Amino acid sequence: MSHTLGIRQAQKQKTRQALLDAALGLLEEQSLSSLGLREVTRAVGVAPTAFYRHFRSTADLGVALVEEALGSLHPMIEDTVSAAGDSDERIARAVDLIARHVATYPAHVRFIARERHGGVQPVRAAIREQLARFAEEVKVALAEHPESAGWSDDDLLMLAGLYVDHMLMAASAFLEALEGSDQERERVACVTSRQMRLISIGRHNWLG
Amino acid sequence: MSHTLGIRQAQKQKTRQALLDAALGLLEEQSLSSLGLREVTRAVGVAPTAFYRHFRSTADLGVALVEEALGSLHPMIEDTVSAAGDSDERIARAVDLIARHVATYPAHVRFIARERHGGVQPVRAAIREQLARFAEEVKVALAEHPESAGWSDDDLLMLAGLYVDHMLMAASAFLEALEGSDQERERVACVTSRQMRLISIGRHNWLG
DNA sequence: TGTACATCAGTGAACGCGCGTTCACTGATGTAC
DNA sequence: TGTACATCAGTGAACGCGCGTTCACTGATGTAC
Repeated sequence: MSHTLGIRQAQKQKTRQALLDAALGLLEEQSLSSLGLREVTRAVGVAPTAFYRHFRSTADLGVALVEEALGSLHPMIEDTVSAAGDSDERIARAVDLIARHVATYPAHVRFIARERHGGVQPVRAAIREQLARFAEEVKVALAEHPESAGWSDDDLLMLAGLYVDHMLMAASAFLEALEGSDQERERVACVTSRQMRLISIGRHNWLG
Repeated sequence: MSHTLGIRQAQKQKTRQALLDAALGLLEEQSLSSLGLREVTRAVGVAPTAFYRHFRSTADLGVALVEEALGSLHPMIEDTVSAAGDSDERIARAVDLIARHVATYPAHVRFIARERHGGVQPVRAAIREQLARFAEEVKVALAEHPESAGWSDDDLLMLAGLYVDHMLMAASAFLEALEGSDQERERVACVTSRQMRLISIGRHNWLG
C-alpha cells in the first residue's frame, strides 16, 4: 500500500496550493514585485499570518510558481521536438501544441513571460535556470534528428536556444490574442508557422 | 532666431526630466507596477504633490518612458538594417550596434524588456505599438534589399517581426551579461551572430 | 521702463488606509505507552 | 482501546510605517498697459 499523507499534511498542502492558485490569479493584472502577502491570504480566506507557514515572502512563492508553471511545459516540449513527420508536419504540430497550452494554462504562460525579465531577482534566476534546462533537453532531442549530422554541440545548443526563445515569443503572442477573435488567433498561428519554417530552412542549409 | 522657452517652462521640463531619470533608475530593481510616486519625488528632492504637475500617475510616467526608451532605438535600427556589405558584415555590424546600445542605455533596455509583458496595461500597449512601428520600418528597409525580390508584403512583415523580436532577445541577453566577464559578453555576441546567420540563411533559401 | 495683475510649478500639512511583521494563543492531529 | 502529552497549521490583536491624494498656500515668472 502507498504512503498516505496524514490529515495535517494533506490540509497544509491544500492551503499551500490555494495560496499558489490565488497568487497566480492576482498576477494576471500585476507583477510579482507589487503582489502583497495580504492580498493573497485575503483571496484564499486565511489570516495573513498563515502565509508564513508556507512561504518566507512573495518572492519565495514566486519561485514555487516557476516550478509549477514550467513543470507543465516539460512534456509538451518533449512532444514537440521529438515528434515524427517531415518539417512542415512537425511545425504544424508544434504550433498547435503551443496554442493549446496557452489556452489551457494562460495564467502560467503570462506569469513566465512577465517575470522572466521582472523585478524579482530570485524568480528571474529560477526561470533562467529552467529555460536553460529546456534548451539542453531540446538540444539532446535535436541531436537525434538525421538533419543534425555534422552539427557541433555548440551549434545545436545555439539552435535549441533559438527554438526555446521563439516558442516563448509565440506563446506570448497567442496569449495576447486569447481574448481576441478567432481570426486574430489564426493570424498568430500563421505568422508563427512561417517564422518556424524560416528557421527550419536556415537549419537545413546551415554549413551547406 | 529660434524660439526660446521661458524660464518657467524650462524649469518645468527640467523637473519632469529629473522625475523620468529618477524613475528609470528605481526601475532597475523593481517593476513599474510597484513603483511609488513618493519614491520618485523623494529621489528627485521635490514634494510628492509636485509629481501631479507632470504626470497623472506612475503608469502615465511609464508611457512617457516608453517614448524615451524606444525613441533612442529608431536611428540604430535604421543603421542596422539598411547598412551596406554582405550578410556576415551586416550581422557583425548589427551585433556590435546592439551591444553598444545596451552598454550605453542599459536602463532603457531593461525597462522595455521588463515592461513589454509587465503588469501595467497602458505601458504594454505603448510598447506593442512602438514595436509594431519598428517592424513596419524594418519591413520597408528589407524590401529595398535585392534578396527580397519575389517576397510578398506579408512575408516581409513576418521576417521583420522575427528580426525585431530577436533583436530584443539579444539586447536582453547582453544586458544580463553586462555585469559579467568580457568572456561572457563575447559568448553572447557569438551565439547571437550565429542565430542571426541561421535566420539569414533561412531568408536566402525561402521559397527557393 | 515701471506698475498692477494673472498664472502656475512647487509646497507642506493633513487624511484615511492597507501594508509586513511580531507575538502569544488555540485546538485538531499525531505519537508513545 | 484509552490516556496523556507533543506538535504545529492557522488565529487575531497590535505595532509602526509609508502610501496616494486633497487642499489652500506661496512666490517667482509672465503679461498687459
